[in-house]
Amino acid sequence: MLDTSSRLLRLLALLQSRRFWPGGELAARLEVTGRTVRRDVDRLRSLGYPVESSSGLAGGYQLAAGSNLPPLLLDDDEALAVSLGLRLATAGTVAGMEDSALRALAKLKQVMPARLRTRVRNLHAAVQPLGAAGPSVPHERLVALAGACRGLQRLRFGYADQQGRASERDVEPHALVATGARWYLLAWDAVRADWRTFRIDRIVGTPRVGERFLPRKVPGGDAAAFVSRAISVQPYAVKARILLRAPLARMRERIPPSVGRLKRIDAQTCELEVGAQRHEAMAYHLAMLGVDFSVLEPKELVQHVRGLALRLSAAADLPPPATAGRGSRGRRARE
DNA sequence: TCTGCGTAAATTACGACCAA
DNA sequence: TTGGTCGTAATTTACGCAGA
Repeated sequence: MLDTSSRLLRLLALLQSRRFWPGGELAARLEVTGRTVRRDVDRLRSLGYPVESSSGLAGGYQLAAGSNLPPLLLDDDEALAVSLGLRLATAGTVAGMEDSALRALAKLKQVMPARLRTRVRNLHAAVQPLGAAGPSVPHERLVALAGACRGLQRLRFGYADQQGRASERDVEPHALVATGARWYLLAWDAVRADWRTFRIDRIVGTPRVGERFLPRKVPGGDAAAFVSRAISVQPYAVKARILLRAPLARMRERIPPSVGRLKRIDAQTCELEVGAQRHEAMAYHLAMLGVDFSVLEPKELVQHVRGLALRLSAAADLPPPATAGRGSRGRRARE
């Protein structure tokens, strides 16, 4: 069994890791009785930690917001993750966070153990952000959405879809997913009774937090995979399945999750599920992949790929234009 | 049949007390 | 310091009943 001090720190870490804990669950995690948990909660309160409790069927404990941020307890992996996240935030992916991220990163490095400093240094050397590729998102909005996801609290907000049509949404937020260029919110839409993926930069105004909800299981169990599919295939008029004659790892380097979903078939082939607005555009992009492929569906795409192949073949057989002057010939010779 | 109200049961936190 | 027991308080849920 842990000694009292260690158990208090462990209890504090548990309360920080999740918003709400039933007393019995805390007792099981700490391997003590509920009575001891209550004593430890009292100790935390006497030390100034605002631990709130509630009775009844849904009773339990939660760490409330105090006047100051309490000491956070991070294990090695969590400290690395925070460090990397702050490093990326300094690149301006989230609007208005650059200076704050730099200050926080400096504080974190100051208290970091030596063994972690080396790992962080290596990690930062390997990750060189180029800056925000997509629209920036106000960090206050990200913090509010993440808090609602963690606290299992409903959200209401205005939303503008791809065509700019405005609507009012009432959702049960599940997870935030970043694709590198954009942030997305995966949530259960209470009005439409279905899962929806929202681009966070399209949320209008400040989301309003509502009552708590019981968590649902994401289809497939993986929020990131669900969002990947939602943004890479579903929004497009043309959806296709392509058999790529190349190893999955090689294709993953070329096709990010926000572009298409890849699935391993065997060591030398994989399947791509992808979307586009027009068949012509998809045929062009498939040709640019630089690997052999077969269109599994739809049939219309097969016709467009065949047409593109004929045009490229004909172009290769055409004689070069006769209008090239001496100057251009000279430049070509030097190249 | 639906809605609102009152009541009982179940569940959980809390405090006091005692023993190891 | 910890675990166990007991009584109390608070809250939610289930159920029955009356009225529209």
